[in-house]
Amino acid sequence: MDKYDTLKLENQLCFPLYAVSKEIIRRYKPFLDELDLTYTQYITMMVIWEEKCINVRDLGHRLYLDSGTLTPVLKKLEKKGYIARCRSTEDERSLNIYITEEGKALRDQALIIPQKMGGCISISQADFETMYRTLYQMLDNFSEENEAEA
Amino acid sequence: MDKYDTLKLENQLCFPLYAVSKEIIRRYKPFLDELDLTYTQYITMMVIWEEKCINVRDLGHRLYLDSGTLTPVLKKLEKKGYIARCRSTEDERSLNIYITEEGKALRDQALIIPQKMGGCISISQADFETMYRTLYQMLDNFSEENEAEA
DNA sequence: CACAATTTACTTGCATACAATTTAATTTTG
DNA sequence: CAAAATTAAATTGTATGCAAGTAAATTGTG
Repeated sequence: MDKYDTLKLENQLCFPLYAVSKEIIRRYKPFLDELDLTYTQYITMMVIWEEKCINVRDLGHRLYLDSGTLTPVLKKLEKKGYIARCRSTEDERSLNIYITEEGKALRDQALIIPQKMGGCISISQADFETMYRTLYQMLDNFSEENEAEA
Repeated sequence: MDKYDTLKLENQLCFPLYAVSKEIIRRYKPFLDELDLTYTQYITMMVIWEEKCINVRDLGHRLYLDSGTLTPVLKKLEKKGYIARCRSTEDERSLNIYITEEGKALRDQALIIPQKMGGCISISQADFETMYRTLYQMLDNFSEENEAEA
């Protein structure tokens, strides 16, 4: 028992979270490359595919990203033709994101991604579900904290 | 049941991993700021505190980071006086990292970090242990895959 | 209504991450 | 042993992320 035990990498929870998350994203890359998407662009499209129309603020809340990160990502997705960016008529501060026809077509091509990734994460269904629950529990707590401080 | 269900953000495991990892790192920031360390510099120091002497390659394996990321981080830590960077005499390709006296002193100051972070992650001991086990299981599988392809 | 406070997205600056390439040193092979 | 292959770290280029600050629009208040 060492006074420095709490400073050992192996006693942290954050480090394996950080490492696993990066390793999984790295395994997405070859599949995402075929669609010319980055991981951030991919999860951004996931929300836009579901929502039809969403503004930058709400998108940021869903993705835990701020406008400093999203603005350049959204401009790239617009350039590729998958989304349209239009100021809201009711509130000019707000920027609405819409899916385009090309964006809808991309969704069908993207179906292959989760399919191919399936084999990459060797984890049992039970472990998946347990971890999923704990992770979202943590995210919910973080969201509450963020609400509280605002 | 929708044909696009597999493309929903809420059905991914990677996304909450990625989001939780970032949120925790964000909560480290105010405490790390007091030591003028970033999260990457912090976990790098964690390994160096434990090892006394380690080369960039082994450090990279421990942290799941490559030299492209580590080289600038190590140069900054050297500039701050916490580490020394010396080419190995046995193998000039290899760069050895040593802790300095200032680096050792920093370790004592850093003891406050895990202490303060304790309250930030609201998760039961049981959930912690379960998640920890699953995460390292996944990391082990990734390491094996990386060995195999090499 | 006028002004202050707030909100939204954008911009800027800094620090990662990682793939791909380069350079130098070492090991393997014919 | 000499050339080829391999290895280690550094460099280059691209894409995040986030904090802090800015500008424009909207809301709240006296």
